[in-house]
Amino acid sequence: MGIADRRQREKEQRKTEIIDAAERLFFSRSYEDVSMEDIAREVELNKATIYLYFKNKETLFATIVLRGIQILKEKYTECMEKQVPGIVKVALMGQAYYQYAQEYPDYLQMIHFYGSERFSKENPCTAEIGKGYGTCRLILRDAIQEGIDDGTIRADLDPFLTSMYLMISFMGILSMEKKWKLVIEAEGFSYQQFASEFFRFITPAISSGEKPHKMDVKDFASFGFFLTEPVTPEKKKREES
Amino acid sequence: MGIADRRQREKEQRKTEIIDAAERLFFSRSYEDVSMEDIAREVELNKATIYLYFKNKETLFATIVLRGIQILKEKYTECMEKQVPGIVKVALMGQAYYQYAQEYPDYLQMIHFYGSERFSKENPCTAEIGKGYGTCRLILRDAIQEGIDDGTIRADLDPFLTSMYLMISFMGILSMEKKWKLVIEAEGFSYQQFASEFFRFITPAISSGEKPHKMDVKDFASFGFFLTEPVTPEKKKREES
DNA sequence: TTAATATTATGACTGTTAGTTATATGATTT
DNA sequence: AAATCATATAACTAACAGTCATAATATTAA
Repeated sequence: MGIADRRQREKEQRKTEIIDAAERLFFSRSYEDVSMEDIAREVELNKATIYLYFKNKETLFATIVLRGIQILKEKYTECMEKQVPGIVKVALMGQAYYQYAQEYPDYLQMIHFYGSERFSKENPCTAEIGKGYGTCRLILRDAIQEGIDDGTIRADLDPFLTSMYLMISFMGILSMEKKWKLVIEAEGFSYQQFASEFFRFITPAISSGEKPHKMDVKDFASFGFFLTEPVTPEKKKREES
Repeated sequence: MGIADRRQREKEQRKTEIIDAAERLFFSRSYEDVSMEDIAREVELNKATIYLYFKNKETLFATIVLRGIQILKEKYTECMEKQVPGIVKVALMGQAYYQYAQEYPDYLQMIHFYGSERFSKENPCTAEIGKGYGTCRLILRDAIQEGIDDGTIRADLDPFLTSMYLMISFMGILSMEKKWKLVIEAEGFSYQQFASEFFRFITPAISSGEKPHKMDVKDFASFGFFLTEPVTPEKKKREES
């Protein structure tokens, strides 16, 4: 079956070429501003050929979104493998979200775009994307459960609900730089401050109040957490005037 | 100027008729699934006539979004006028967001859709929508400042940053029923539980730890806050099995 | 009353794009 | 060398946002 094998490989390769070309374009322009013709031109194929490899534009877009989700999943898994208290894992996952947004802003933008309507729920890719995202949330939930067990996280929280609250907040706050940057900087804060202050804000909602295990953002630093900057002088200065 | 006046009124009325027709359609179908032809048919005018009243489809959509924002602004203003501690105002605003999402799910969906990309930043409506949303956030910020001043809210929080964190969280958590309902119910929770548990989760992040003023979600109830349900038996039951 | 003018409405049009189809090209098998 | 199969393409359709020349209607001026 050497020949069939080779053909299969070639087919996969063609598919990857198309995805790569589409990715380049979707990274630089919006969904509506990239036509199938554009993608065909970029990969040097006829438009109709693309339809041999992808059912439609949506599916092609979703395939790229899936790539992005995969990377996020790996980042979360890494956090989970660390030998640190539960609450630190949670903080590191939040930080991972932030880092992901810095490293892969284009994937993130596509993920958000995909999440917000207009994409058919029937598309099998949609289910897979939902599953990928769900996996990330499950990892976070497990970290929360660990934190409850080791006493670093409030015992009166439900791990599922809390994982939802945090995922949604992380998503909105740590990864929408493009959307909020101007407002934030108009108030004299950098985006990184905006992100790090969020952890100082949210920690009491998660942290167990019990003395023996109670942890603060500053305690996370020794485990690789670096989003701990205090409010800068610039802001303070602005307030005084 | 009686005649010019009447004509002006008639023009406004036509415009409103068009908006109403478009609203009916956008409430029942997605942006892409409503064509200008559809709207024209609904309002019994020619498509070209609509373009005499609205620059393009985007502007017409944005005009409806603005209606929705206006209502939200009124709800927030009402909360601000109550004579209650700052932290309770904040909780009531969160609850207002939840109620708004229940009462006007269609407006909310359109607001979200408008917020997520693809709409030109140059459109004057976009600026106005941003301003309307900004006003809501400023109201929340003032409530936070009041809470800091009256000792019910953590003094180490910046009112601007905190208002951003809360607005974004409210938005994501209290108003995306459509998006999360299935996941939540699959875990045995109702959407209302999901919302009310969020307040129990987030309160320690806001509430001042100081004894004299420290408040709990249960303390909010006497001020008209009703999102205080505990986790239901159904969930507990599920966990036992 | 009627002619000139301004406003509002429309049918027919253009340009663009997602997706389809009938046909062609080229490799693989018989 | 013929038959078969997979891959590629040019030409097409259908739908839709937005435009424009023209028509209908109301207002003003003579």
